[in-house]
Amino acid sequence: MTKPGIKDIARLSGVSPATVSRVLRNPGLVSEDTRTRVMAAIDKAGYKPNRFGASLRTQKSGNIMVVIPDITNQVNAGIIRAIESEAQKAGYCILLGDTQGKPEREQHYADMVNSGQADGILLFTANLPFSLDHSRPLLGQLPPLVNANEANEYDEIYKVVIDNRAGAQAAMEHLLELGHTRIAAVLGPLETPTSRERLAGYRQALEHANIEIDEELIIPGDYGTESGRLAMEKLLKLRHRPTAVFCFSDDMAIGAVSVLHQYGFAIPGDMSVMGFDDIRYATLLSPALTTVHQPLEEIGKASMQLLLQQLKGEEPEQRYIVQPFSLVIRQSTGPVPR
Amino acid sequence: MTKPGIKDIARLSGVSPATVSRVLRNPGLVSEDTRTRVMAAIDKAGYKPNRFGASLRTQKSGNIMVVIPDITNQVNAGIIRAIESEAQKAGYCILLGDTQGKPEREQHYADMVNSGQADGILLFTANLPFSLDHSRPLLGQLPPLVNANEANEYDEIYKVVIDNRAGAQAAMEHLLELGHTRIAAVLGPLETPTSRERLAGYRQALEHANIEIDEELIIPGDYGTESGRLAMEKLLKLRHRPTAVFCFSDDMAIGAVSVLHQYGFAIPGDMSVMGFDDIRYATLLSPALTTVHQPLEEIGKASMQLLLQQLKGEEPEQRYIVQPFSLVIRQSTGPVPR
DNA sequence: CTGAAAGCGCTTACAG
DNA sequence: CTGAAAGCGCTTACAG
Repeated sequence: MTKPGIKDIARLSGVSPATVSRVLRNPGLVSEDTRTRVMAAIDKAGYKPNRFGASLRTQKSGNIMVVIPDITNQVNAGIIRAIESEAQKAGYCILLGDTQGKPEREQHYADMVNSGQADGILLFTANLPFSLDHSRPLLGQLPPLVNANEANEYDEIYKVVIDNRAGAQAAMEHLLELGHTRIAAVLGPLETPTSRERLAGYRQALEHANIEIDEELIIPGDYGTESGRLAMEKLLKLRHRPTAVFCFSDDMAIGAVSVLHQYGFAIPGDMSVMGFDDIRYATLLSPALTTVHQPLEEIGKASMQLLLQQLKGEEPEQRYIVQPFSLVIRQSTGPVPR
Repeated sequence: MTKPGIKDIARLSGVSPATVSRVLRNPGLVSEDTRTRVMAAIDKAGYKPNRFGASLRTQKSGNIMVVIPDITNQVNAGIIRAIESEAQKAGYCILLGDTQGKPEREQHYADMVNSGQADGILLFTANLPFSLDHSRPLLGQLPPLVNANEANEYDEIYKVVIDNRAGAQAAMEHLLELGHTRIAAVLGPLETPTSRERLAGYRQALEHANIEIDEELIIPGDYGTESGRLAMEKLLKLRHRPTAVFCFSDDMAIGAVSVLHQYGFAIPGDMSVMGFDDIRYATLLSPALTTVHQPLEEIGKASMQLLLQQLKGEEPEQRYIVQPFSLVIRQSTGPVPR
C-alpha cells in the first residue's frame, strides 16, 4: 500500500477514522483495547498522519518562523541551535528565514505567519515587519512573537536580552582598572537598541571615571570582522592613539587583532583589545580574547519558552527576560603601556 | 474583516472562488479585466491564501527540509545561507533540522518528509535516514533528496561535493614541496566518506613522494576545535615530532594553532599548520591559515538546484556535481625548520 | 474565459 | 467509549 491514510488504518483495525484520530491526539478518550489494536495497525502500515489535513482543520501549522539577519554569525547560530532543540521537544518545527539584512525579506517571512505557515515568530532583528495601527494596543495586532537578543522600540513586545549597557560598563571598568584612559569603541549598527545600549554603557563608564570622551575614538562598525579591521586601521592612523579598544562584537575584535598583528603591535603590550559575545573562537585566539560572555543557550531557551507560552494561549508573566552576562578576562587586555 | 478567505475575495470582486484561485496560480487563464478586478480586491483586503487548503489539495508543502549536524559550524552555515537564498527565490521555505549528531533526530526529520511537511530533503550527513529495500532500485524509494557536501555510500544518490581526495593531495603536495617529510594528519570522523577521502589523499601523496607512512602521525579527530587541541597535545608529546600538520578542518587547525602558541612554538618556524575549508576566520588568524578553500556558496546553490530539478519532476542529467576546491597559501606554512 | 462541484486528510462537536 | 457527519480553504477536472 502506498502512503496509508487514516481511513486505511480505520479499516485495518475495524474502527472509524475518528477513533484513529483520537488514538493519536487524545489517547485517554479511547479504551485500552481499541488503542492497542489501532496502534498495531499504525505501526504495521507505517502510517504518518498527513499534516495538511490536520492543519487545515486546526488552523495550526506546528511551525515557528525564525527570522535572522545572518545565519553564519556565531552568536545567532548559537541561539538558533538552542531554539531548534527546544522547539523540537515541544513538537514544533523551525522555518528558517535568513534576511541577509534586507527589509523586504523580513517582510516576506513575516507574511508566512499571516498566511498560516507558522504559528509564531522569533525575531533576531530590531525591526518589526508588521503593519501596525498605533492607535490600538500592539499586542492584539501581532501573532505570537518574541524578540531574541535584540530589543526594539516597543515596550509591549516580549523579548529576551542581556543588560547590554551594564555589559559594556563592566567591560569598560575592567579597562579603566587596568589604567587605560584613552579607550576606543568600535560600534555595532546604531539602528539596533543593543548597540546603542552598549554605547551608552561606554559613555557612562567614562563619565563615572571623569574621563572626557574623545569622539575621535568612537568608530562606527557593523559587528562584522571586516569592519573591525577598518576600524583598527583608522585608530592606528590617529596622532594620539588609544591604548585600548572595546569592540562591540568578538568578530570585530578578531578583525582588529588581525590588523594589530599585521603591523607588528603586541597585544596587550601595545594595545588592549576587548570583545563582546564570547563566541567559541574567542578563547582560541592568540592572545585569548577578553570579552563579555552572552549565554546563548539560555537566551535561545528562554526565547522559545516565551513563545511557547504565547502559543499555548497563556500570558507570560513578564515581557522581558534578562539573562546574565559575565565578563571573561583572558589575555588580550593588560595594563596601559608606558 | 478578520483574515479574509478566498470566498470573501470572490464575493468582493463578483467572481467565483475558482477564478480567484486562477488569478493567483494561473493568471494566464483569466481575462485581463477580471484579473485586475480580483487583484484589486486581494490587495484591498490584504488577502493571503491559506497554505493548508492549497497544500491539502495539491499535496505539496512548499517546504524543504535541511538536515544538518550542527548549525554553528561555519562550513554548514555558509552552505545553508546559499541554500536558503535559492529556496526563497524558487518559492520554497527551509525547515531547519539540527541533529546535534543524533541519529534519532535525523530519523525524526526524515519523517517530516514522509508526513508531507516537506517536499524534499537536503542532507548534510553521510547517513541515509530512510528505511530501504535494497533489493529494489534506491531512487524509487526516496523522496527528492540531495546530499550536500557529504557523500554517502550510495552511488545513485544526487550529491554535490568537492574532490576531497584531490584537495588533500594538493594540500600535502604543498607541504612536501616545502620540504616536509614528517607530516601529521588530524582526521575528521571516519564514518564520513569525506574524511576517508581526505585520508586517502594524504596517504596517496606520501606514497607518491616515497615517504613511509608513520601511523603514529595520524591522529583521530571530529572536525571540532577541541579535537584539534587534543591532537596537537598528542603530537607535541611524540619523541619524534612532525614538522607539519595537516588538519582536515580549519576548526581543528585553529585548535592546533592555539596549543602551539600556548607552548610558545612559532608557526611556521617550528611547525607548519594546514587547514581545510577556508572558513571566514582563516584569513584573520595569526598567522593567516593556509588551507583548502571550499566554495560554500556554489555548493549550496548547486545542491538546491539539484533538488529543485527533482521537485519539478525532472531527472537531473548528472548524479554528482563536483565543485572546484582551491589551495589557498597563506602564512601558516613554510619551509621545514632545520 | 468562467462557474459549480468534488475532494484533498484530517479533527471534533454532537449524539448515542 | 465510539461513530457519522460536517467542514477547515483551497485547486482543478469538467462542463459550458
